Amino acid sequence: MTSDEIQRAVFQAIRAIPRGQVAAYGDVAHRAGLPGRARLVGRLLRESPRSARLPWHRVLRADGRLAFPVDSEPYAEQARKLAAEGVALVGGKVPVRFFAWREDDIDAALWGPR
DNA sequence: GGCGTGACTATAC
DNA sequence: GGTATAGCCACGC
Repeated sequence: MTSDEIQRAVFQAIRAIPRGQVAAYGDVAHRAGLPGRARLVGRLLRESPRSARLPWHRVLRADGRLAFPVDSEPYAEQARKLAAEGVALVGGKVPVRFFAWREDDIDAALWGPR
């Protein structure tokens, strides 16, 4: 796999995160066919230009915390973008139990076709 | 190749 | 709840 293909797979996985839901770096890596490479996802995001138009704000750490220092500007921006989609931070972290991106029957049961 | 570093994670106290 | 530790892997020096 070339680095270009890897980047494409990772970006595609990120773009597949539905609005109003979030995914951990490790989840994105897994969906991109790169299990165990959460750090690679972080590195690609860090290097990706804004023109990539990725929903990068939907990617966070496995425990629900954002990956930036709490007092940083990127942190504030990510929190704002998430809030705009209805994803609020509670105690400094996103309640992953509720907002995590899953494609299993849990979601279908909760907010699937009624 | 060694070593530190980092938008990471799981496990164990 | 918190800290510590180990594993992870790509990069740059």
